[in-house]
Amino acid sequence: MDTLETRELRYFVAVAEELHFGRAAERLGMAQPPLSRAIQQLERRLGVTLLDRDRRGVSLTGAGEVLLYEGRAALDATSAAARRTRRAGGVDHPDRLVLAVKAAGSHELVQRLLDAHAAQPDAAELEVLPCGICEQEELLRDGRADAALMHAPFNNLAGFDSEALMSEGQIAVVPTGHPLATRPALTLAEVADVPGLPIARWPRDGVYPPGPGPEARDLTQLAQLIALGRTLAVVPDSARAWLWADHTAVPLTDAPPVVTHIAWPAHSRSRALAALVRTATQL
Amino acid sequence: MDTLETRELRYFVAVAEELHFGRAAERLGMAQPPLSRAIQQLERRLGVTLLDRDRRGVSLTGAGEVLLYEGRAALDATSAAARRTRRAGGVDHPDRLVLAVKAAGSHELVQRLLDAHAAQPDAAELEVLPCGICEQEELLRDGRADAALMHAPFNNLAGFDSEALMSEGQIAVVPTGHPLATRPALTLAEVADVPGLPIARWPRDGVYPPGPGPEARDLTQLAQLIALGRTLAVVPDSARAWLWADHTAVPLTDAPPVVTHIAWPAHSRSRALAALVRTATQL
DNA sequence: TCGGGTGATACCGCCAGGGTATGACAGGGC
DNA sequence: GCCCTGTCATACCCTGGCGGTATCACCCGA
Repeated sequence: MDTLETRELRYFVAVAEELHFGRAAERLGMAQPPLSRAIQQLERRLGVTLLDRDRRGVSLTGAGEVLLYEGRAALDATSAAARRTRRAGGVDHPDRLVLAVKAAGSHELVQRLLDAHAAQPDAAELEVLPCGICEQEELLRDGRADAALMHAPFNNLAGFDSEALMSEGQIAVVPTGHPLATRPALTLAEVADVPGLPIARWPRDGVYPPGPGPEARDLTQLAQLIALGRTLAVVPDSARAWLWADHTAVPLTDAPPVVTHIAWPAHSRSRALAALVRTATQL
Repeated sequence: MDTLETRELRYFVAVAEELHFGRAAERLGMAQPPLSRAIQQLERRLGVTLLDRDRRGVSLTGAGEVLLYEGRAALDATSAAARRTRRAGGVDHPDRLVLAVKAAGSHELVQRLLDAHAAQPDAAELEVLPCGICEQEELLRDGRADAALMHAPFNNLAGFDSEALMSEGQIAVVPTGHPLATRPALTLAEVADVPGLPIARWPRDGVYPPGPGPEARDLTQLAQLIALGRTLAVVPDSARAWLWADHTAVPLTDAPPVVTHIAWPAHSRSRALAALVRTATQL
């Protein structure tokens, strides 16, 4: 049983994502024929059909979907190996940690963590890597970050080690001037089906959940959509920090609490990371 | 930043494990010079020294240890991708699950799980893969198994999704005829330092914990050591099933409970696996 | 019917990766 | 001190695999 080469996985993932040999080849910086041949060889070696080439396009078979998912994980693990090795032996301080923090997250908790960490006598250098709404998991998996602040249940903690740091309620952010903005408190049921004000959606595990609300890629988009009176958002209490003048926050009485965790790759054996986690849990 | 090739990782892991270029080359089925060159190229590309070649042997640098650990994880992920893809598209039934079960585990729970699973109307084919004392984690990681029964705190559940299935106390297994065998119950403190009867040790995460007791690789070795009066063992209550006539079980009043989990690779999206887990949790 | 677009095939050239032979160097036995 | 042994590095060659170009086969829509 011969093992898959990284190159083959890269090629297949590109084709599976593009569903088009020409575009995939372009993305890979190569010509289309060798790419076609490489995929055929891969299918032969695995003894499995990965792609259905009907007329009018390419589509994934069941096995192809499995390989897309597992192959991405393997490629992430491979680049994590390279990155972490480089960092471990780099000229810069080997005790250097990268903490991925959602740019929209609570500034206050991060500040307290940074201060407490810096106060440690033998603190490792700590770099903060701001990231998008649900990007932390990818950063941890492919080694660009050593730890991340995640927010259950929005982030998926499966596959990582983690410790809970704090818990908070949620609020509804509605356009100032909307009738709901005058209410002292709301329930999830009350904000679920407001005519003309559907709940905004943002990516979870890379895809947007279904629903009528508009899609927001980052916080600025979301804030603008709210200010324009197009949507309302359900967000953690600490999000009050970034509210605009055109936003009004209304507490939700029955929303599930949002738990902020510090998460890191499972089985990590770094002493510097262990120290950071200890500091975080003692905040 | 060019990506590492599977081949390079295989080569490095072989050298790092053997700490000897010649033996590693033999294991890889190749000659030593190209292996030396490949490792040099790898070090150049990473910009990091991985191995210290002093006279009289090769040793790992810090970066080398990181790459050994991360590289193994990446290789596991790669072979898992190949295995799961083959299985997903294989000629055999695609809805086929492999469950890793410690050969020394409770037969009764496994039997109940198998029966309940078989009773499901659309049950996937379920293969039981017996394995050694702490082998489940490796089997899950490299794709040879889809799920495993694990026993916290003996197995490390980090990096997997899991659900607890049952909890049980622990017993001390002592040679029949030993003074302790007459006691109705014992505490951990009482069995910790019995003169002439040290507690047996078995591998955890691949290495034996330190201690005076003899090392046991599998259950038969352990059972024999106890029967010979050379050691005592602290094991879950369900281990009564495999006791010999020369063994006596004594309940431990203060041992931490052993929790049996069903565990599976994080983020798995297989419907067949989800059904198995549901069945297991409803036992 | 023809042109555009897709993936597959044919064929070629190059170089990366592997093999063999040998070197450099340290340690141990006598 | 000498030589032998064991180890990894270097030098050199050669082959096969990978990628490139040109082209085909096929399906569509105009």
